[in-house]
This record gives sequence, structure tokens and C-alpha cells, in this order.
Amino acid sequence: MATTDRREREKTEFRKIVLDAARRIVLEGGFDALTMRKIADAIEYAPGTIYLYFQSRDAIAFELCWEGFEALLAAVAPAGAIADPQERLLDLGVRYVRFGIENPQTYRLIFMGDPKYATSLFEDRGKEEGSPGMQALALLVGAFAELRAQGRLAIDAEPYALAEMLWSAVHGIVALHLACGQFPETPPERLRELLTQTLLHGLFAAP
Amino acid sequence: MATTDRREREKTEFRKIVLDAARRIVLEGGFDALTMRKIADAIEYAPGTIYLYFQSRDAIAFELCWEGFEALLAAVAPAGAIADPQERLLDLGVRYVRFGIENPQTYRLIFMGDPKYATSLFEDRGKEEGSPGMQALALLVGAFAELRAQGRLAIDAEPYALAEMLWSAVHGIVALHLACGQFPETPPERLRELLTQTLLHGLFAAP
DNA sequence: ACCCTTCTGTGAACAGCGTTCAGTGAACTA
DNA sequence: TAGTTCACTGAACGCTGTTCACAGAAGGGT
Repeated sequence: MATTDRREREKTEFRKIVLDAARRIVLEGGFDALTMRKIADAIEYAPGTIYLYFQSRDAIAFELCWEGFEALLAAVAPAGAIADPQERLLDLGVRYVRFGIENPQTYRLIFMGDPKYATSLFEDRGKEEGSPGMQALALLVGAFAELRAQGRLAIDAEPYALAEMLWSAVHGIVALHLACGQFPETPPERLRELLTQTLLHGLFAAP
Repeated sequence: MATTDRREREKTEFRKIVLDAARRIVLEGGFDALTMRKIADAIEYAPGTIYLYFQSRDAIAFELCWEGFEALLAAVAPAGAIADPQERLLDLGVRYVRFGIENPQTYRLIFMGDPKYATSLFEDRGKEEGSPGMQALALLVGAFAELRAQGRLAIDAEPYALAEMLWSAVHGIVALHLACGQFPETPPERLRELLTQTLLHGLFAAP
């Protein structure tokens, strides 16, 4: 049945057009600016039509969120090529912060909007490679595990917990910057530098 | 003029009643649940009446936000009594994380909602004691300055930047927990412990 | 070429949102 | 008591997400 094939293609195409318009609206005016009627206007269809291809506004935001997280993953992935686990962790931090600062609306949508979006990224759906969130976390866990195996870790904690600690801390730098705008007067990049430097060598002078 | 005095009292009283209702709604259903009509229902007035006492829904959220930040300040303040700056910093962290976890809706409203709320907390309005945000930051800056004066800091960075770095990192622990719910599987308290431990002593074994 | 079915797209409608405002009635002043 | 002030109301406006009866084009069978 050739028509159903074509129809399938058109359906995918329509969804893509909707998501493109939605993405543009979010990037321009933030998540609150995302409106079904605005999307409909942009793609020159009636609002109701969108509901033939998406279950709800939330479903569209959901897809943008996953898409955004995949972009984040792609942005930090090159760090994985670095052999030395310590250098790798540093580069991951640099890339993570840079992505957050350069894509504020995307980062907000993922981590500072409705909790259900971020939650879904870390939910285990029994897939082979795990959820996107766990895939990202694995980069950190792996680096810490290598450091542990090489006897380079002074601290006695599981790599998993260390990875979550590092992610939280770096997230804080990005999130606080995006939340307050002006508060951390120190630039995020400098804060990240300070954080990693301190994490590495400790805050205090040897006694 | 006794009537205007009474009227002034009634006006303050009405504002308090509105804010009480608004706070209850936010604590129960989150910020999105805060609706002028819901407030009006709760206090048994017409929606329009609220606008005689508050400029907008935003203004109400604004006051809740300030109020919440003052509660956060009050929650961490006792740490200021600790003489040793290092111990003081640790206690500040404990109290900060505890407040965030125990008051998720309040913390969300302050730091994870509309950026303008958090921004206003750090804006300098030329007051003597500075903005509430800067007041809170001063606690951290002071502790780092003491450590520096006592020659106990190994790292060569301004106390101000170190304070912002620490706040960001601790914020990250709270914010990521509130944003993802389940993601950092490690409990926030444990992550904070790991963070401070690592910040203090460094991540790596001495070569 | 025709009819009949299938299905895409429409636009009006519903409930709820923040906000405004003419109008009402009670309270205060003189 | 008459006049004025003012708190309060409730309907309205324009916005939101979402639904649905209906129109009309496309597809399939003969």
C-alpha cells in the first residue's frame, strides 16, 4: 500500500514542522511563550490540527526536552575521547557549562521547568543502553571508576555517588546563573574553574 | 483621623489574609496552582477585590518569594554563631540543604521559577544592609575571608568568588534533586557531605 | 467515470486563566 | 439627614489548552 507509506512520511514531516516551529518559539520567548495557537499560526494550520499529530502541548514540550538533552549529550560527548580520566572530567565540565550558558532556554526546559520532563530523562525503560540521563551519567561514573582503579582517588566513596555530586555541583553553577541572571557576579566559567580546582586539590593548606 | 488608622490596619490585615491563602495554595499545589480565583475563593471575596490590595498575581508571588527567602535566611542564620569559619561553612551547608529539601515549593518559587523573582533578591536598592541575597552571601564571604586571614586557604582566589562557587554547588544539589525527583539517587545530604569533604581535602591522593 | 468510504483539517465552542471596570450599596463626613 | 467617598461586586475582555461536529478532499472498488 503505497499511499499509507506516503501518508506515514507526511505525518513525520508534519510533526517535524510543528517541532521546528515550537523550538523556534521556545528559543525566542522561553517556554511560557509556547502556545498551541502560536504554533498553529506559525505553521499556518488551525490549532485543532496539531492535536491530530500530538497528544497535547505537554507532549510537544516533552519532545523538545528530549531533543535538547540529546543536544547536551552531543555537546559533551567529544570529551569522551580524552584518555586521561581526570582531563576527561575537566573537559566534560567545560563543555557542560558552555552548553548551559549558550543554550539557556533549552537548559531551562530540561532542568528548570516541570520536574516531569527531567524525571523522564532518567527513568529506566528497560532499554539496552539505558535512559539518556543514565547514559550521560555513565560518562562521569566511568571516569571516576578509572581514577579509582588507578589508585588516584584519595576519597573513599563510590564512583556513582561522586559522579552525581559533580553533576549536581556543575548544574548548580549553570542553574543559578540562569535563575538569577546577575547574582553570581563571577562568570560561570570562572566558577567552574574554581570548583574543579578546589575539588582536585582541596580547599585548605596542608597542615 | 481614627478611621484612616483603622482602615490602614484593615488593609494590612487583608493583605495578610491574601498572602496566607496564597502561601497555602502554593505549598499544596505548587506555583502553577496559584490562581487569583482560587485565592478569591479561599478568602471569600470576588477576584477583583484582590486587585485593590495587590497590583497583580506577580506581586503576590513576589512577596511570597521574599518571605520565603527570609525564611531561608532565618534557617541558616544560627550557623553564624559558630566561631570557627570552617565549621561555620559546614553548618551553613547542612542548614541550606535541609531547608531546600524540607521546603521544596518555597525553594522552587525562589530559585527555579521566574528569574525575575530571584534576581530581585540580589538587586542592590542602595539600602544600608544590602539586599537579602547579598546579606546571605556575606555569611559565606565572611567565613572565607576569615579563613584567608588565618592563612588556612590553600587556593588563591577572592573570598567573594569562593562564596559564589560554594553557593552554586550547594544550590545544584538542592535544585537537581527538586528538578528530577529521582535522578540523583544519592540523597542530597550525602551529596552535600561528599561535596564539602572533597572541597576540603581534595579529590586526589597526594602524589 | 462513478459512488462510497475514509480521513484530514476546520472553526466554533468550553472551561479556566489574569485583569479591568461600570455600577452598587454601605460607611463615613459635614 | 444629605452628600460624598470608597470597598466591593460580577460581568466582561482577551488569552490559554483542548474537544468535537462538520466539511470536503482523497482513496478504493466497481
